[in-house]
Amino acid sequence: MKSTINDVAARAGVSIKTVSRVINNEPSVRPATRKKVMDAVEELHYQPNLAARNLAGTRSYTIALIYDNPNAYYVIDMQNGILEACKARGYELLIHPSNSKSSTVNDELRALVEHSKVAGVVLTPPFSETQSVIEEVKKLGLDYVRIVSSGAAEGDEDNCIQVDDTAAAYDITRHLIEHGHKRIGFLCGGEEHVSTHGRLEGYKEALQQAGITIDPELIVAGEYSFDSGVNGAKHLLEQDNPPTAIFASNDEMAAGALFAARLMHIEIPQQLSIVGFEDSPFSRQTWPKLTTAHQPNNEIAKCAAALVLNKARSKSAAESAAANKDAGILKKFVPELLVRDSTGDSPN
Amino acid sequence: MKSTINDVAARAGVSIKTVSRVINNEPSVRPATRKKVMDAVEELHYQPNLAARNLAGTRSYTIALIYDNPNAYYVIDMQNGILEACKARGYELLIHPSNSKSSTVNDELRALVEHSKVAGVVLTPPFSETQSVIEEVKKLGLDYVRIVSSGAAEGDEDNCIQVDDTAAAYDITRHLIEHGHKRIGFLCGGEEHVSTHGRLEGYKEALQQAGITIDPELIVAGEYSFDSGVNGAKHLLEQDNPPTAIFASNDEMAAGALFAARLMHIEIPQQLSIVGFEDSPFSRQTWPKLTTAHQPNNEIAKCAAALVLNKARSKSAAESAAANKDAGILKKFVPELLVRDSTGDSPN
DNA sequence: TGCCATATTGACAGCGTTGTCATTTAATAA
DNA sequence: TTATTAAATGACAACGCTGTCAATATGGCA
Repeated sequence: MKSTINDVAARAGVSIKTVSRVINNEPSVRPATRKKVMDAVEELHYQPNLAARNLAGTRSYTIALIYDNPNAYYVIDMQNGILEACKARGYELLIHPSNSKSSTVNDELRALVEHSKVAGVVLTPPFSETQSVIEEVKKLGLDYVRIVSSGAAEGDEDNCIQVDDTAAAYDITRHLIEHGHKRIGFLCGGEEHVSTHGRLEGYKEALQQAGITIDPELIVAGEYSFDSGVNGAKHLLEQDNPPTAIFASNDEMAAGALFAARLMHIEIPQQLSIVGFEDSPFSRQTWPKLTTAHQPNNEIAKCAAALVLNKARSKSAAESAAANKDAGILKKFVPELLVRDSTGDSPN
Repeated sequence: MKSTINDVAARAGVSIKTVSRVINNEPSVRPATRKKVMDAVEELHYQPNLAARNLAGTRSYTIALIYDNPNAYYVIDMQNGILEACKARGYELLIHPSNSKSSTVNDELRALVEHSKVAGVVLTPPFSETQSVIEEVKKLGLDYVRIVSSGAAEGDEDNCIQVDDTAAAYDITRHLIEHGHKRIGFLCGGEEHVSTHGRLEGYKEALQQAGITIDPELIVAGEYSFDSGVNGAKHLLEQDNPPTAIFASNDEMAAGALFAARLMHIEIPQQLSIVGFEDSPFSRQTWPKLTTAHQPNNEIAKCAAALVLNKARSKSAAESAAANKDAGILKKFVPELLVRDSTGDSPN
């Protein structure tokens, strides 16, 4: 039933090494030979055995996705995007949720390499933005791609997929300003995420450019969770001079803000506008539907995976750069404003 | 840095085969020897190489989770639960999202076995309840566990983790009846899920037992999605004699119903009670928070994984049954009623 | 035609385990 | 004791592939 490289070699009348060359796209195989082998592969439905490859080769055929788990939708999008890329190239994906607070990530990373022989990793925030993690990954000689907020790419652009939070946050804030809002509250995400700072930055820029003074009272700490959205919004709305709009750092917090508003019998968007960020499915499942910024997580994941895979299978940096160009991999994304029903004109 | 079985053997002064015996918990090793080996393992931080194990052994050390992807929270819960069990025993998890409509699952299953040498699979609905899939899995000689709605366990109880949807749905309906509701709408989930029928069953039982006639007008088809919740609820609420309560087959549909109610300016729970099912995180993130039935997905996943793992590592059925007993694996779960803010007394 | 350089192919040794089977050791019976 | 048997251990060949390096074609050129 299941055929091995030996079967293919026999059928094609060549040595197993030649078959190996063909399936790995190595040079120095005559076109005629290559064809013979490919035909045999086809006929036998041959698929290289991953365990054997991993064991024999220096490079491995599995990559890992490292993530903390704040948002199920985000994680699923990432997984699916990466899985697609992996499947296309015969790689395997190991998912590795970890806790960013208890910092055993480095040990886990090491175990991943030694134990499972992982070729590369895709790092998502906040790990992708944590210096010690990045260093460990480098030390382990792992190919990696970091999905980061633009600010965190530093001199490591080659290994980053950037999301321009600042630009997107600017657009969102602009949208509110254009609707006459002058007092706009801002609910921060977790401190450890660079995106938090990037989004705040965009918010401030838009305000400044519109000549609106930034009121620190309107900026409240939080951590990308529903509950922190509830609390943050309450805090804002109980002020003497409450904002007419709230910019929540992600959809989950926005849903929390919505919840708080409802508790206080505030009408959305008539009395208060609320915006989120990310366009996660449940921004469409609130009432009213959330105005947000669409972050194409699935696309981002696919690019990230393609990037590591290119690195992993190329010998030189130049070679992988060339492969990237061919594949049309995008390395910078700007989430796009998506106006739905939770925003409207300022009541004042 | 990374140590192999040879290093351990050398250190312990035994042959590699003996080390193998110890790490695989095989019999016929003298306690003293076992200890020597274990110490060496400890000291060298030895971890068996998975690729080698998979290649050499008849049994493999990776299991797969097969799922369709309706609900991100559900999937993540499953993954994490299984991952925990896997980690504890040195197994690896391969996630495999698939599409239940396009029925290539069987081919994918076969590929999984041949290509990656998967030892066992955890099947979630609807795959776990699809006859052809189950047969293929059996034919492939795979160890498997099916997470199913009680009705679907048939004569295969040994390989099933059952969720008693009927009992839970009964409780939920009872709760509504106790609040004076007599006209209770029911939003069905997808036809292909056995849970849909189980939940409907429980609803009917409770009604009948309370002497309330079942009105087919109040039962509407759907498919476990937000949108179908919106549409189903609209359909119910636009009737001449609309229900005073709606039982949605899952939280997502309940959120949809909430959305529809809001559109129609209906107050929850004053004018209408709404219940969901599953207790997914966002049943806590709606306003008002949803009354629902708590389904311990993470726990269920852990049990499921423990079950396959026991099967995979045991030679005989008896042996694995014994292991199960030891581990205290639960094989039947009844989701528990969780009363929150979306239900109240009937307005009539 | 003959020779050299280069392109193509193959033989063979691992990779780190487990499985099989032979060997040694301990335990029991005589 | 010694013979007999069972338990404990080890030697060695797989597993299916890749890497290394040697062997063989092939083509170009004198």
